[in-house]
Amino acid sequence: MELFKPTYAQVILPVPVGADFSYEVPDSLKNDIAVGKRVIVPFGKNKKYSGIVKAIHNNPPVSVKVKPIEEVLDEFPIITENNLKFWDWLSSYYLCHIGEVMITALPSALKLQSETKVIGNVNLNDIDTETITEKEFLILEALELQPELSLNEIQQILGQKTIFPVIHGLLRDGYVIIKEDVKSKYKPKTAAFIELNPAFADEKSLGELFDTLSKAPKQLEAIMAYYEICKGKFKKIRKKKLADRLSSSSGITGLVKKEILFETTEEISRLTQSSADFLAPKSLSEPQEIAYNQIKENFKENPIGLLHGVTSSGKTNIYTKLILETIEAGKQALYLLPEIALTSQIISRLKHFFGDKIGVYHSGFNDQQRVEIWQKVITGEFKVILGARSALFLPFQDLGLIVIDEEHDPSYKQYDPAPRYHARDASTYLAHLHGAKVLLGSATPAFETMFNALRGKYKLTTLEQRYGNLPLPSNEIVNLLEARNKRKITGSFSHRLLEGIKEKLDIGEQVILFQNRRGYVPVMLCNTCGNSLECKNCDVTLTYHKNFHTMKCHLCGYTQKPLIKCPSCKSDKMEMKGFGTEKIEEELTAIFPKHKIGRLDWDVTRTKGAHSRIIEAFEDGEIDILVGTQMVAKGLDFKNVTLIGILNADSMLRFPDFRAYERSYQMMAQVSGRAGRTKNSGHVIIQSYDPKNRVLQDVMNYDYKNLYMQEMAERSIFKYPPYTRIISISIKHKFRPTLEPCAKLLGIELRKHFGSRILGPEYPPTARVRNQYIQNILIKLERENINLSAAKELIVSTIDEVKFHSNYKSCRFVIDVDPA
DNA sequence: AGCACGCCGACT
DNA sequence: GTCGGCGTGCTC
Repeated sequence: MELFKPTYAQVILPVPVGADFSYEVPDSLKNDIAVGKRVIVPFGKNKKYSGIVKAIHNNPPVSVKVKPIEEVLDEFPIITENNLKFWDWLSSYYLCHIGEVMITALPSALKLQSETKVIGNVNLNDIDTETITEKEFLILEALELQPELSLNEIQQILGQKTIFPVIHGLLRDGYVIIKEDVKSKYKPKTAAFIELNPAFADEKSLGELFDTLSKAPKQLEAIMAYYEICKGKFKKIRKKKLADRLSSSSGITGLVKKEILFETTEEISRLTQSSADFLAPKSLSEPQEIAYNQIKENFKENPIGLLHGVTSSGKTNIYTKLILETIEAGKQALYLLPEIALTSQIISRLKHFFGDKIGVYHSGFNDQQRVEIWQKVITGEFKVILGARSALFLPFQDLGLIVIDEEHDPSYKQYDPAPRYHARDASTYLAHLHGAKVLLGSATPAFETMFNALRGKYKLTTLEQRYGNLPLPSNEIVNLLEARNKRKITGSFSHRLLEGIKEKLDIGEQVILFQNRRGYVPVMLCNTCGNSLECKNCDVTLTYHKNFHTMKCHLCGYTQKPLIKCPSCKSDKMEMKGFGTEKIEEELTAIFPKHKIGRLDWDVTRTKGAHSRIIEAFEDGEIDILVGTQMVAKGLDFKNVTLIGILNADSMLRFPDFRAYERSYQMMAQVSGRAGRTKNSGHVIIQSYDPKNRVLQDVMNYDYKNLYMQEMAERSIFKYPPYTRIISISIKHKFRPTLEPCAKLLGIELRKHFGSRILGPEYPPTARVRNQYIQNILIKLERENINLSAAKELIVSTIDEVKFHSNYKSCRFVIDVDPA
């Protein structure tokens, strides 16, 4: 049979326009070209891109003039058919161009383009000139003179057009790297450790050592302190711990110089887990076994399962077993985690299990590493991939299982560059392509997931028992109204909470206080006329920040000086109402003057490194009470924390915004779960103004799902489908500049109508972004002399008439209500 | 997205 | 006279 000789190819280019582009396949390349390989093609006036061949065929394209493909880059396809199908689906589901998907999906070393800059990565003298070609040498030589070269410049240096093979050779050998902004989000946390030289590690030589050090009092002091901390067992300890006991650290330095102590720098994890959790058992506990069997049973009926298990119930054990089973069946498995949870701890733990069969993939890796992983996935060498959301794009050969841990985490959703995909949702399609199973796991599932589970779209498995019978944290709710009447209140704290704090501090344990308001005071109210100070741009009250002595809008950032007189009635009885983290911190400092109070919120973590500095200080016990906003609940576990206070709890749940309500709910459940995670005892004190608020009670009892759903039903959420979705939006051409903002505005309008949320790829995630969009649209509409209500009318009237087209240019509006 | 083309006002 | 602002249209 004669080989198929295609004349034309559909090529995907990393550009945010159009769909794919047709190119002619010259005779010389007809044998090499194949779907999934990269090709070099001319695009535009004088640009070249490397694109991916999506299809090859013999049908001459109509009404476009085609240019020829210049080169085929790969010997073998670098992406699979399933990858391409997945890209296609993403671009249609999340309404973006397939080129944008390509940009997100491929590591940049795989998408060379003419603007790409190449940077030298080696000293010319270090290279064995025998092993490289003359052309490679020419480039490296040029890089000695000039820090970076563009691909065009390389073409000139070599005097030839086909330069990619040469660059590839250099990239492979690591002689050059492709320029990109390398920002490592995962700076491993390191610390200096001190250990005694084993040569001195017996009593006798230690005694001799003490004698010889008698003339060096600082050093003697240091070694004595070390001895004390170790209590006779000569182990590795944190240098900081040792230095804290000494008046100066010069003694340590001296001992290290004499090689009596060894100093090492080691990576330590931010996620300090209990040792019981760390030693993943080979066999599952009974409740885990039951859950595991149920999940397997459920998979027979439905490929998507939800594991709803309380904190510390050992969900990871179940994942591990399922993954093991998957790779034993010869398939690949993907384990997704939110970026923040991808710490060296979990990585090393899983590496321990899967050895060199596991690859880790996240945005913190440099390009070379990513390409390496890419290749090991396509060859099937990696059986398990542990990764953040971008790992969905890896070229899996035969995927058997996708695990999505902490399924509720908002970082699974990509917001800014398109495709604005949600890894949880996209994974179900990816799994469908491979015939794989999906397991979502969370202690506090997202509302939509819970909804899907209860309506049977996902199969639900619950795991209510903590591993090793670790008790759930006890909790109590303090009725502030009552406490106030009985005068059992100091500042913002009930006496019960203060007692609890004092108790813990006295035995050297730590406390976290969760107050979901930053600033000093969230509202300034006139006592005479009831007028509150609001932002002139937004519809929110201004928060008073004491350290800057300004009133600040938390939406748009507008600031003004605090007013002494009410702007409307000129009365001077302006009152501050409520409290934020700043005030809590201040009050605590007054109540516990001998203890160190730390604060963790957006305001104090703005400067670089402040976040980790505070966390470290808390970990090391330098801070006794940590006051914070949502940040304190994110991915952190502190061993010594045995009390968590949730302040102002009922107000957290009284949000008009549904999303915010859900988030608060999750926050509280997560924070309280944390209290009992590592120690055998943990306690939560909740301060609430609303004594009859049973929602609070039930959150703390982890009856999350029922109440949650009931609550939603009461709020008429179910009158409208929760999956109402804006799939595609664009507006007639003359409104082009307002396209995106109009879409957002429409989303907001619809939201008002439905009284529930409009989910969707294009829906701006935060109030801040939303506000920005509205600002933009108003400015633009004004400029174009269109009044707002007319614009809304236009938008809404267009909804009906336009249908979804694959050609986005002619597509105007589609609102899809509950696609399932 | 990039980039070219083209139309205007502000400078040597 | 030309430099550079950005509005508009195009890329197989």
